[in-house]
Amino acid sequence: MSEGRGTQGETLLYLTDEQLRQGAEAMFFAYRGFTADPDRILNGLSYGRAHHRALHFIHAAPGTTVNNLLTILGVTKQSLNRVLRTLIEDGLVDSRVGRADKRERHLHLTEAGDALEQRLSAAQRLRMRAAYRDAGPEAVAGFRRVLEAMMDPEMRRQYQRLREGRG
Amino acid sequence: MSEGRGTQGETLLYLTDEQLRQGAEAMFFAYRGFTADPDRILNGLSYGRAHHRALHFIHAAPGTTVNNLLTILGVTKQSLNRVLRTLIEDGLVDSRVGRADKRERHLHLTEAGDALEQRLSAAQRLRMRAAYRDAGPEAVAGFRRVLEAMMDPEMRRQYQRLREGRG
DNA sequence: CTTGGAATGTCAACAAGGCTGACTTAAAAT
DNA sequence: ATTTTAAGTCAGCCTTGTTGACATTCCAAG
Repeated sequence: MSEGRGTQGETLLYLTDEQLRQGAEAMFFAYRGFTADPDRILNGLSYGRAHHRALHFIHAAPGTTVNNLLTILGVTKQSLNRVLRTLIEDGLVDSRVGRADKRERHLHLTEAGDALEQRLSAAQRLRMRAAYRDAGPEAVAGFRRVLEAMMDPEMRRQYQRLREGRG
Repeated sequence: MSEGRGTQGETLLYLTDEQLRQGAEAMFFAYRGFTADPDRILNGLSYGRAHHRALHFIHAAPGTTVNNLLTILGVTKQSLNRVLRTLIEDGLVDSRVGRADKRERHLHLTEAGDALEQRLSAAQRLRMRAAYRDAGPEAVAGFRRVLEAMMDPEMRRQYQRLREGRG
């Protein structure tokens, strides 16, 4: 380690290619941990990560339309439909025809769907809570700030819209 | 919102289920951004994200064995082999029989492989650098701390081993 | 020297979850 | 009345993950 103590060397050290590569690796390894616990639960049932994501965002935005969910998840309607269909057939999600616009379907979790969503997110939160506790509030604030800055602008809007809907 | 100003209410606010759910969403949206730029490049070529990951870690740990790469990537040898084979056939990766142990294959990037790796990681770093700059050094430190805490212990060891190999 | 185990590679089959393209239905908007 | 939009469906394809079975090569231990 022979970094200069000069004005720029100090402030921009965190922007070197090496640091950025390490950040990328951290994202990769951390995301694996992030999904590991719910994945284990889903393995037993006949569901996958895509089902978890659908359940999560229907929980986060109850009554959301299919189109809205599509843009949040960033997949095609065919891809989402395959997942959604099984969730509806299995009685985890309720699809209600819109009152104002009858073309739309509004999605809600059933009691069973809510139960599974709780189970999955509880497993995920357990790890995140431990990580947050280990790192401390300051680190968590930074974590959130960097993640938000890393999103595509459109996704950042979606993310903020979801936050607003809850407080 | 009626959080108490008391000792616990203040310090543990960042550990509420709502905060953790938002953190999960931030991870989801940010990871999409994180992979978006290299994915766009790979789309043109006949490669996928798995090829990028292989190139990245062979770059990070030149001469690594197939087995080592397997545990880093966390996939089966069959899955990795399919990716690795095309990279070797296309002359991006060089597979050398081990000198000490001739069963092992040591993996290196060729000049062409290094060029593609550079191109992919440059695209990824561009976004990360912007995010790091926007968020600032303090936030980046927190970001890294939370990500590391979120990894599975075995992955954290892999991650730290890679860091040590560089400084 | 033979044999067991480890590292690698390969073949086959399968599943999840993305994708495109084409097409239908119903309802809203023009 | 026509066009556009939301949703759903069918068919087919790709990537990337999985198991299981099996061959090869080679080190190491008996």
